[in-house]
Amino acid sequence: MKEKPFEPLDMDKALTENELDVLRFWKENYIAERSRSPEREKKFGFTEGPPTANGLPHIGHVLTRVVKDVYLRYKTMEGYQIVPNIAGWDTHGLPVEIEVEKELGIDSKEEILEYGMDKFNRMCKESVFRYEKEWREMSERIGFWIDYDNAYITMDDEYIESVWWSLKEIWKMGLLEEGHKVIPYCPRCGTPLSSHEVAQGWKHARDPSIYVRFRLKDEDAYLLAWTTTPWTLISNLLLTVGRDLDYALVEYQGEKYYMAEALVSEVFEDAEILKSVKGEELLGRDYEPLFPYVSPPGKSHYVTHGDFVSLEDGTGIVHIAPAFGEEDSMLCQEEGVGMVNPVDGNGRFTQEVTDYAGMFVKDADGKIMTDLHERGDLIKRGSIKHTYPFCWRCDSPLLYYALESWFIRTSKKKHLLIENNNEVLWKPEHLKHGRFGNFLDELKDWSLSRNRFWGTPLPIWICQEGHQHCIGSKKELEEMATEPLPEDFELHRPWVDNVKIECPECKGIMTRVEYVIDCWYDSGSAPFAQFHYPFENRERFEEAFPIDFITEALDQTRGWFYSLLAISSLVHRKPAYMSCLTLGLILDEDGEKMSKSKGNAVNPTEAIHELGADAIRLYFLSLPVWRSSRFSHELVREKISKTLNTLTNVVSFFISNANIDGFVPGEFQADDNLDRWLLSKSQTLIKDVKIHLDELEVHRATRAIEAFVDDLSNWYLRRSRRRFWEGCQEDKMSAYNTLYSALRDLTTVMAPFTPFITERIYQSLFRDKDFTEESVHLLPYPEYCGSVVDEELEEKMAWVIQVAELGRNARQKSNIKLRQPLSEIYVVTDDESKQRGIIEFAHVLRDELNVKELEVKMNKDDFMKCTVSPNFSSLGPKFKGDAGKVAAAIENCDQEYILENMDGEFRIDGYVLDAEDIKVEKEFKEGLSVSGNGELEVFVNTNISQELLLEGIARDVVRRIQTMRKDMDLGYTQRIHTRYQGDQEIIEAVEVMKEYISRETLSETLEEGGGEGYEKSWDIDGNHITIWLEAIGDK
RNA sequence: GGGCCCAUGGCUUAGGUUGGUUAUAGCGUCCGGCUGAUAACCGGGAGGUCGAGAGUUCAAAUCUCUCUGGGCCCA
Repeated sequence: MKEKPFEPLDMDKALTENELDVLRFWKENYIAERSRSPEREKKFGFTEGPPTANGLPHIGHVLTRVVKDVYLRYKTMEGYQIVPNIAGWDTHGLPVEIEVEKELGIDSKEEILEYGMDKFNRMCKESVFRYEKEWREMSERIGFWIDYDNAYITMDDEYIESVWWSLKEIWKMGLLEEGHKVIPYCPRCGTPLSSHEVAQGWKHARDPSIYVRFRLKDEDAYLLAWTTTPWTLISNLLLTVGRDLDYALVEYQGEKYYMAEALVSEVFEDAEILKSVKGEELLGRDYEPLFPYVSPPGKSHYVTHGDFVSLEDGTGIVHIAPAFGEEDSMLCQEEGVGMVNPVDGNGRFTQEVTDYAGMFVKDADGKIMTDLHERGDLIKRGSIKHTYPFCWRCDSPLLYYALESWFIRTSKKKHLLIENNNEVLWKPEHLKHGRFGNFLDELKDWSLSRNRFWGTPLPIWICQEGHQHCIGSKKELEEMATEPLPEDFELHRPWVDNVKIECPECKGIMTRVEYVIDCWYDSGSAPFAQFHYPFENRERFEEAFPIDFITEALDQTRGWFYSLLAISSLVHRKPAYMSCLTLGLILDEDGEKMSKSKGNAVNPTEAIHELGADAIRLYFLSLPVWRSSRFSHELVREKISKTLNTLTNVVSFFISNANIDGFVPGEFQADDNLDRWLLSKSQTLIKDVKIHLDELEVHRATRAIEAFVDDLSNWYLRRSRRRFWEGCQEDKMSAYNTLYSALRDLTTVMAPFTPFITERIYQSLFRDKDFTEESVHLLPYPEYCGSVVDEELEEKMAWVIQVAELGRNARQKSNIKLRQPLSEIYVVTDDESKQRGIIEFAHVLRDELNVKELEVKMNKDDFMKCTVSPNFSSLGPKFKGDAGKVAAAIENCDQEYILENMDGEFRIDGYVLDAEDIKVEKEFKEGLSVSGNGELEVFVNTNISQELLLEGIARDVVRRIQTMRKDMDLGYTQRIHTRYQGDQEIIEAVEVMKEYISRETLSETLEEGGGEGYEKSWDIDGNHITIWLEAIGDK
């Protein structure tokens, strides 16, 4: 009946080395590929949020990949086909251009044009995959199974074509149009930024805070205004006040100033208030321009009303420059004041601003302030710390700028986005209506165009008449082009720029607008563009859309999560994804954000190399993933010893014993309650893990697994150990089969979480035995089998475990080591079901607590004794001078007599007494040690008889011999000769317990007297013994 | 200025949606134990104003409000 033995786990090999073996095995046998084929009925839509491969992955990316992988593996095992199950790369955009600029040692658009746009873009294309190898290696090493060979790439012509298609759809709806708007603009990159790009770059900054005066034309007085952007004063056209606010005319150092009354003390230390006026009275009054350089045609430089004027800071008088603020621009439009913008695309003053021409505006602040000061117009100067937006890539301070830009009019479809968002399951939930929902409520138009080179070209052509046409496919472009496309044509600049098309309306020549688009639009198009939809794969797209599940880090809330929803809402009128699991940031071990500059960034490759993928996975998965979490090697190591090592030990225990016994798994009937308990727990585990995973509560699933491993090892196995090498054949087989079955369920349930160690266990234990599949990852996820579950049993066992804990505690209190057998243990509870459970498992508890008997009691009266003593506070008043004598009588009296008679009046030595005169105290009887937890109480009889003492010593001897066997490296079944010499008490114990000791230690002979072989001396509780062991057949 | 999140022993944390006995566990520490799973393991002790204050309630770590500190997002 002996079959192929189980292959032992190589315990000497490091976890990480084993993982490399597993990786090799997967690769050689195409396990990943096979797990995703063939075609299956049930589809699970998933899209990879594309990372950029021109930067190295960091530890946060490891988290993302781990969480994605758990779900993909889980769903695959559940019988779903992941569609499309491919990776993706985000390849366009400013970051790429900046990398290349750095390489070329240039940093302006002019220099790029000089270098050649075609050459520049070719370089971008090459640079995009600079770190692809590192990304793939990291992903592969952590066990992320996704198809990298067929990844979607946002710069591919087919991908771009799909993006174009969607843009045309939006254009046809009239939602893609050109406009002027004050938008955040990066002067270094020479491009406007979208709101979600700006969102990435808010920082604390220090800016000037200055008070500047403007001379009124009709009065010998000044208006005092406040600004943090001195350079915008050049373009000042208006001053605004609040119509209903209170202003004061103050005199300070011989000059008169108007400003908000409430703020006077903030600006001037000692100013005399001459009079108070309402803002109303200042309206319409003209003032002298501060600088002579720019002036629009028509009216300007007068006081007007602004709703936004507040008294929170400044002077209550706000300076207005139309080109540099959204409110400014709108106000000027309302007032009919013309636009002036003396700043060029690089953020430098133009020639007309003679004194500052060519200066970068922020750099000009200093000179402007100095000049104003010299003229006496700068009244006060300081600095202010506030948050200000910076370019998320190049870190330049952004300018607010009135610019021509192409917009997607998302604000017009706001309701649609909100409606679609309502259908999404967000985890954590608060994002839905909190951070993300708020963003949608205040939705702005999507500023789509970028004045850059490396990106998806905006497919809009314009003719001289101003007609527009949007191209939606490569074919359409070919058909409308005035000349055939060249052979090396691709959908990038400058190739696309060179194509002219004929205007459908006026037959004129149309030229493309020179913009590329925001690369967030690229990635937001992934749901359809990854399929080259609608040109190909229509069915594939439809079965995967809306996407069932996406998961990325919190920073994508207004990035990818937004662009996906915006595009799908406009183009498909549906949400792009049905559930969205948002992951927290990974912080260093001190809870600080990791950054390269701080040098606290964890290198993921090193971490995986050192700790192993499974340990890192388990660590990440056991935390609420949406919370920001700390990462350190120490924290991960806990997972290794706590769960992974424990599991390995259990498996290794199983294998070594199963091989000795030639165990062959088979049908079995679990009669033993401990076995039935473990089998029930296994099923409960399967149920819980599935529930938690489906609820996107990964950490709860992980913790259920960890708890199970602990139960399995520290309760089931500890309590069942002996059954594996003694006992009747039937019981032994029940234990083997139970453990085998539990390990099988655990291994498969755990496979998505820790794919490496489970694979290793599967190969040793189950492959070609219970299953024919080559890998655990090709198995179906275990089905929950409710009929095996016995909730009552699980509950009973929970009490039994409690009793065991209390029992150990009680023993410890009396300082009696566990190896010393004791006579009795009593469990007190008045709960009948608890009683039944404990009686059922009495044998387990007797063994665990090393006691001969276990009894269950309704109450603890049996363990209490009452002591009676005189109650002086009652005796005193009653007997006065005799009180002392009465007390003595009580103390000398038989206690039993008093206890029996104290219900009513009774006599002692002629004194009449009642209950009041006696103090009754209860205490535990001697020779007991007790421990309780409110629900259960456990009493241990601590009296040790001579017989028990000898048995205890015998167990000590056995333990010493076992240690020596181990020292000698003897096999489990190796038989030995044992001799011993020592103190009288030990010798006696060994003689009495000879049979027991021989059996436990496989000693063929056990005799007193010196011997040969391995010799060791021991001290057992102060008694000395020397032992010699000799392996039989060794000579 | 507005929004969202977070704060629990020395450290890392569970629980919080549904208020209810003595607040969960691990690490560290001290003590003890176990061992044919063994460079592991088990148990116990000490260690907590559950950030502060107020409120609701018979009862608050949990609900409400205010404040403090931290993080993220927005203007």
